[in-house]
Amino acid sequence: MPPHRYTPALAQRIELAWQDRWAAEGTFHTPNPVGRLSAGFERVADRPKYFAMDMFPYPSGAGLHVGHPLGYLGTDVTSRFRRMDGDNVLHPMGYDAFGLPAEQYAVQTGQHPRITTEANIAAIRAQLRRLGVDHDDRRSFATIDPAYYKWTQWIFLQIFGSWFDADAGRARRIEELVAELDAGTREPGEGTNPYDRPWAVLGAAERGVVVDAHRLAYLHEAPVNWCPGLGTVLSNEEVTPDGRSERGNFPVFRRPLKQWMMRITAYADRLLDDLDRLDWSDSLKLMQRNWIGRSTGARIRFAAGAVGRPGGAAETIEVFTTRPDTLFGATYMVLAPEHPLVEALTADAWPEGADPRWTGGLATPAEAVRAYQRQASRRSELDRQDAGREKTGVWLGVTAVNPVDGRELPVFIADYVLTGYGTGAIMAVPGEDQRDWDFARAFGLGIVPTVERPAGFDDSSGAYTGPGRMINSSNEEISLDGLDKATAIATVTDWLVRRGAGEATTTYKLRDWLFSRQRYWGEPFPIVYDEHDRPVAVPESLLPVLLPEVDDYSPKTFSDDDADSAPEPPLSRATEWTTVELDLGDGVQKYRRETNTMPNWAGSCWYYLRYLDPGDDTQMVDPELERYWMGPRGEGDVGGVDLYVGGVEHAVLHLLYARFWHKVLHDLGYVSSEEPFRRLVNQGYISAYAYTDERGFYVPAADVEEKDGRFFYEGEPVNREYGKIGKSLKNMVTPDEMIGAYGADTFRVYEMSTGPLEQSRPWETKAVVGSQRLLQRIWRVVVDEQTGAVRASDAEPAEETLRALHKAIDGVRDGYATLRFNIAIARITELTNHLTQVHGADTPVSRAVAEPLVLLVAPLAPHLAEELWSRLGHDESTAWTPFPQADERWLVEDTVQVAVQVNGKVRSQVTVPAGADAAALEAAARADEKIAGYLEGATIRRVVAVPGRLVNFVLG
RNA sequence: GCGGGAGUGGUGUAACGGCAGCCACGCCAGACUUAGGAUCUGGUGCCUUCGGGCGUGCGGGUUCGACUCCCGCCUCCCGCACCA
Repeated sequence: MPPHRYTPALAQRIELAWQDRWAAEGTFHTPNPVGRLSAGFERVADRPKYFAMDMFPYPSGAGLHVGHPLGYLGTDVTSRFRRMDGDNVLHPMGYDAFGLPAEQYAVQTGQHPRITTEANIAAIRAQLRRLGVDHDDRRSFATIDPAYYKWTQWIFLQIFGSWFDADAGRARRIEELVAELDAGTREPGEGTNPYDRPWAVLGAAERGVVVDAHRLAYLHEAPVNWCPGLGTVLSNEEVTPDGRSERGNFPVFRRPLKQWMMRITAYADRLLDDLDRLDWSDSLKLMQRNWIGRSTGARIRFAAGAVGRPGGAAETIEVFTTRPDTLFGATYMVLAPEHPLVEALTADAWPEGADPRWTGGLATPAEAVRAYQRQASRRSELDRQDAGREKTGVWLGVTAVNPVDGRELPVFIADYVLTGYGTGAIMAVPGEDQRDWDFARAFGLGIVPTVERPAGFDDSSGAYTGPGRMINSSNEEISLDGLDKATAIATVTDWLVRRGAGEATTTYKLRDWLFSRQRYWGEPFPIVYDEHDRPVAVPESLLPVLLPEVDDYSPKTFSDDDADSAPEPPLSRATEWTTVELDLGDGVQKYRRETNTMPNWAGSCWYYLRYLDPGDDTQMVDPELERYWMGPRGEGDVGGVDLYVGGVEHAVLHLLYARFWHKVLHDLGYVSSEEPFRRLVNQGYISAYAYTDERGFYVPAADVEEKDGRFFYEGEPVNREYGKIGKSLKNMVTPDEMIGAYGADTFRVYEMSTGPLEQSRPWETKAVVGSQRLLQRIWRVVVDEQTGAVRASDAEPAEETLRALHKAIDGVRDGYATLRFNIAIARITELTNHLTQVHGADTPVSRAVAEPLVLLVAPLAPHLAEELWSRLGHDESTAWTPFPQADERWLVEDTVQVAVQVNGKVRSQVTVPAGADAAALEAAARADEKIAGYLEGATIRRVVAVPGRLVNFVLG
């Protein structure tokens, strides 16, 4: 072994030394334009800014595997490249540390969550440092730091202290609402005034209730997702489609509870519309669009209940439909089983001769309704799916009246109508809706077609949902017959408005965000309750409201399926803390603290802003810093982080919540940007093979041998499966192991070489050696393996070598710029292989080529590059050395080889001058012996000659 | 069911509508070695009668020319899923 070979041991020595030096010299300290972190800004003042960021890690106890750093390395390579290429780059890293897993881990280990969490953070920080990432460590923080969550609480107070002005389409301060209400220029918004009297005559306490109902953060008693197994309520986004908790997979039940909500629905339109202005993948935008779920249609009111219910008062059923044009085809109505009108509408007795299918076989409507409601509430979401699309329901014993033709429509409850969407009630049009058709079929209800069917359509086979002219749709006042869908919708909606029976409207699938959790390990709310139990903001001067120490921070959990249990926040046990005496302007009073805590999404909603100066204890973020790092880049630009990399699993959780908070902060004037993340990239996942033996047990993947496409462990055949990496799958490979075996640079190059950043890929330890060989060859270009001396010569490089160099520069730049690091590595490899081949052991590579090569590889293998750069005699870090520019002169060849095709098949190659025109190309091609053979005696129908590309003879 | 994405050598992948398979792993051969799981060099899509033929999931289309664009299928992955 030559004494100065680039071995793993040498790589590690080099890496540790450079990591120390970077830390000591503050190489990656990014200067702000103003404030405490502005030292050295003159150096970068004329540079454009570039803010690159990862979704910060959650410091769980499980440790990192080789899949975790992929995204971090992607932003690292990018930030290093952009810095070398002349940007002022901000690349920070922090830790998202409140939340369920940390709390559960702490409960398991019997340690306070702060202790385990901080230990985990230290471990991850050390691992990241060992990978050589260029984070500015002065800007790091964790969401559990009081100096951080002080501002999380402060933002909550801003949200609590504002309301959404629907006319202006933005949030405004609550004081402005009160002023307008007092001035009489505004009345309370819809659904905010329970008193049936105008604002002017309301008492102080009543006014308080009305104001609170406007707030963007508000207390609300409503059915929420209660998870007894976790002992906490959850947001819609945290519940899986089959009705279980995303964390822990426990059953979740709908239960009315009074909880904090955030009025994210007020922002539905902006969250939806502004997606068009973001540089995100289409699939991710689509996920958000689907989650917000905007649909336009009409609300229509049906009088109901008087018929078949002697002496009963009429009620009004309001439905939402996207197809008001089909109103004439409504033949019955359905309420969700939990609809508030169900009780009032239920008839005392079945009318004479009631269809037994409609009554559930029970003696009275009340019995049937109660039985069906019980059945519906018992059934979890999963059961509902298992039951397939078979429609069930019972009749209430009453009818409603179709406003358009006076026809009586029987009113049912059925679980295919959901409480949470639209108004929780529908008009059923079996002719044009498949679900209604299914129900009508099962219950023997009529079908009235209102859209003209194509010839041969069979109404007994299903609903018709295609296009067509309206039919069967007229009364004395209007006729939709013959109209197309859009015109019919406009016509009937207009008529409904004039009759006061409905109006055009928009609904969303998005629900308000359930914001409280019955957990210890989270941000306390900066809220206290007064003697009337009204929530009051804790004054800014008293922030942060510190999370108190308690003896028992474990949540009160229940048996998984104990749906009737009630949440009990751990903080309620901190009895000394829960009551507090404060002077909030009217003398010292006793207050009761809010004992819920915030969900773990709170801290990640705004952390990108805190990176700009985490040490600022006077404000959330300096507006000038926000403008510099996040501000719009011109008219119409949304601003935001320039590159945000993270997993796709946050498509509708973190990314929606953060956008919402950002828009509120924008409306209130705290940030100039309209969106937090201008460009978002979802990195792929790294998967691995796992192997099971005959009994189905996992065997160590590292010891499995392949023979002729089959796999063996200790001589016995095993099965291969492909998927996650994990300890229990016995296929865990850690970055530490790889760094120990090859060094961080090799690990970095390997991870980046296996595909574009967005691409998922398998891990293959045996392929890592290829990246090591590349780095060894680059090392040999600069360093003599026998003597350790620098080999580079001062000779002029050969023309051919210059062409190879500049072609590589061009390709490497493209690869870095487009996050296709595999391309950059392929071009670097080509250049290196070229140099290795042209220059044997005795002819050193020219410095004019070796130096750019070192700089090309610097973003990928920064330690190696620093070492070689320094040995080449440079004092400055590669990080602050300009990235090589390709010289056009060396990108164009003097002569080019072009393919010559005959009838589209390549038959020969000719070499022509680079500038040769079509005629010259054709002449050269005809002169070629092989081609001449093909052309002889043939009729040439056409000749296509593309300069620099090819010639194609089309023979007839 | 609806929506989105993807199908290229044994493997990961690459190709402004213009020579399919760059680069790497693996494999084969060789060099240097006491040795090789180190390093270096060469070869490696398939078939072949060595002329060539066939090849980018399948079938059509547009084009002088299609991995690339269009239409219809198939398969896989992801998201949503009784959303009125």
